Amino acid sequence: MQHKLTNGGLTTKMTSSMSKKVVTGKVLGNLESEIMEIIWSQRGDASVKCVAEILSKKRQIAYTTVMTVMARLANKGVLVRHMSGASYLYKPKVTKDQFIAKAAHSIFSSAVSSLGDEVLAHFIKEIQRINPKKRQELLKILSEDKTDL
Amino acid sequence: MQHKLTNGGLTTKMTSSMSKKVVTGKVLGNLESEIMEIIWSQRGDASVKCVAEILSKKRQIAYTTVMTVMARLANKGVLVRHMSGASYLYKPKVTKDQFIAKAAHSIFSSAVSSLGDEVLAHFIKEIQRINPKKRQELLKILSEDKTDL
DNA sequence: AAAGCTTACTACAGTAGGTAGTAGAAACCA
DNA sequence: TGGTTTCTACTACCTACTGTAGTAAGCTTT
Repeated sequence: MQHKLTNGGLTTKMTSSMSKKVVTGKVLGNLESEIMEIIWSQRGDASVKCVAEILSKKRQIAYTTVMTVMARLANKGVLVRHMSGASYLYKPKVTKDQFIAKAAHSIFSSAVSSLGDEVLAHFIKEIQRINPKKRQELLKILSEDKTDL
Repeated sequence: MQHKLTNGGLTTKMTSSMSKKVVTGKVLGNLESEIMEIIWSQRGDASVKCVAEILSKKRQIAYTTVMTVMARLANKGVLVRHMSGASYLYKPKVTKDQFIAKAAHSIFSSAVSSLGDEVLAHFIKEIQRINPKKRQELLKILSEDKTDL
């Protein structure tokens, strides 16, 4: 018993443009992350085939699915690819550590811009909650410091 | 050649269930955040009408758009509403501070689960980067501590 | 009862991400 | 050399989320 007229008229809606999520911080989807992990652990270029094979061991997944996602990753600039014979070889644009650094930074800044500075206090609190031992390890990582960004 | 076996001709796709973003942290969309800000600043219940009026001062927006989003916010459990005469009155389920605390926590844990503990080191680094003065204020907030979660 | 306000329902658009089929080109093999 | 296999490019579909808004119908108010 509804309307139906929405069209027929034009209803100019669509004010798109300023939509976009605010605090995302989310950088990759599940499959995307999974694939990145595999590629980072490869140490060297990876082909769709090899990534697909690894994923297949864990679950059923189409070769083309892996290919599509890897292509998207390349479009996003997370992966770089180059022809090698008949197929592409993909490699990470940045190291995992650099990626994480960048992600942490973006999560941080988007959280602040969307939730306000107050969120920083909570972040600090979260860190204080980390157990001493782990915090020790973290400090060690920090002192070795090799990340940029 | 390959595929096709998924089954006769239906291709069972849709493995939904474990999709969901991983590091989201994003909790609300832009309009949703905007509306929550208004309601939190209201100190007291808010009607769709009053929120719509406030939003209208900044940009053109349909009353029903505001209503839909507020209803969604109620469905998500961020707002609670109760009848008042002919219309609903909405109020936040939690205070802004509690909300932020929860958001910070979820951003934190999802970041860790998706990027690994290494991300913590970067979070710490981000915090260390905050200028001393601001950090001072944050510590003050922390000492007053009134959030739960 | 007419007019207006408010809600419930429905719907559409765009983005993101997971999933995968097809066609066709290239490589490989007998 | 022609069939088979491999791999890419393209296209498509689905779900979830979010912004946006029109309509119908129920109440309220006058």
